[in-house]
Amino acid sequence: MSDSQKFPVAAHALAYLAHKGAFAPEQAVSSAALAASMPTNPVVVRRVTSMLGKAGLIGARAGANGGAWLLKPAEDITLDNVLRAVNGCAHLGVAPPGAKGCPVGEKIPEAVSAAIVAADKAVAERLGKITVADLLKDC
Amino acid sequence: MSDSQKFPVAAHALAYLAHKGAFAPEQAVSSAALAASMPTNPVVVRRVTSMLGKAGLIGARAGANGGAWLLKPAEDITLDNVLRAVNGCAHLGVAPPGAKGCPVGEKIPEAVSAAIVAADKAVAERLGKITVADLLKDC
DNA sequence: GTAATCGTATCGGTAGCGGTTACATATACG
DNA sequence: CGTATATGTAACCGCTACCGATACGATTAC
Repeated sequence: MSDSQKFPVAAHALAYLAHKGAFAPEQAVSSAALAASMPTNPVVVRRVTSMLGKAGLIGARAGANGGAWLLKPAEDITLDNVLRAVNGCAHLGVAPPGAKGCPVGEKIPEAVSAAIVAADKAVAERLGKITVADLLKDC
Repeated sequence: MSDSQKFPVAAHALAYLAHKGAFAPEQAVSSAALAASMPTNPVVVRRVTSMLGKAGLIGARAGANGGAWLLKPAEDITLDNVLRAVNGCAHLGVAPPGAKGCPVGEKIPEAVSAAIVAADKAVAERLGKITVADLLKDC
């Protein structure tokens, strides 16, 4: 796995949808409009919104006046959900397997893995306290 | 930036040094021995131990019977120090700059950045509660 | 002096990402 | 019905970073 801008793009897109009041198909915002607000490419936005759609966070419709809209109030979308939706995590690496036959060499990787899992969990818990609505507070 | 195995390699190496009782030049462990315990390449290990050395966590000496040793008790080395030493972080991405002229498009990136910083901080705090000694507990 | 070891440079192969173009599908509107 | 608009996805390119390996000078023990 590699670094990615998916999470910030996703968070920005959701906040933008909330700001535009896009809560139904009639108020859908196009990927071109979302992309212009980053700014980035519309396809990059659609790659992310597609994942957010599969996670049940947004709806989308093709065709004229189509685009994406939020399926839940902004206060009900926490950023840990967003992170999971775009396959993100703390990306601290994967513990090496450890040498065979060495009891210590086999135990250490488990402990290192546990530490990485703990870090991932800490991220999820922290982001769970931030909602999309919070991103718009100072506007 | 990209994903990296530096953090798990560093944590494993430090735990292995602690287990081997390497606390002085006389008990130095070679990069070849550390690499064999992962397993990985000695050069990969030296790239990491070099960073740990610059961070003041370990000492190293060239020459016959050379290698690396811990400069502090294992209980005093927390994993957030290790993560910082190898240039790691939560790697959630960088907030896009936002569109010019749009007051909201300019505020959202700040909020997204703040969320990413909060997540990084959560990782550091969680890893700050885990020491190298903890990695050896069940051995 | 010899052997061992570190630190670093360099190269090759791999992988993922962002940006772009392209295209089939779907939808609104006249 | 036909046209314009927009999504979703695939394909391709250039870029970056990583890991592994080889190599080499510098350092150190014996």
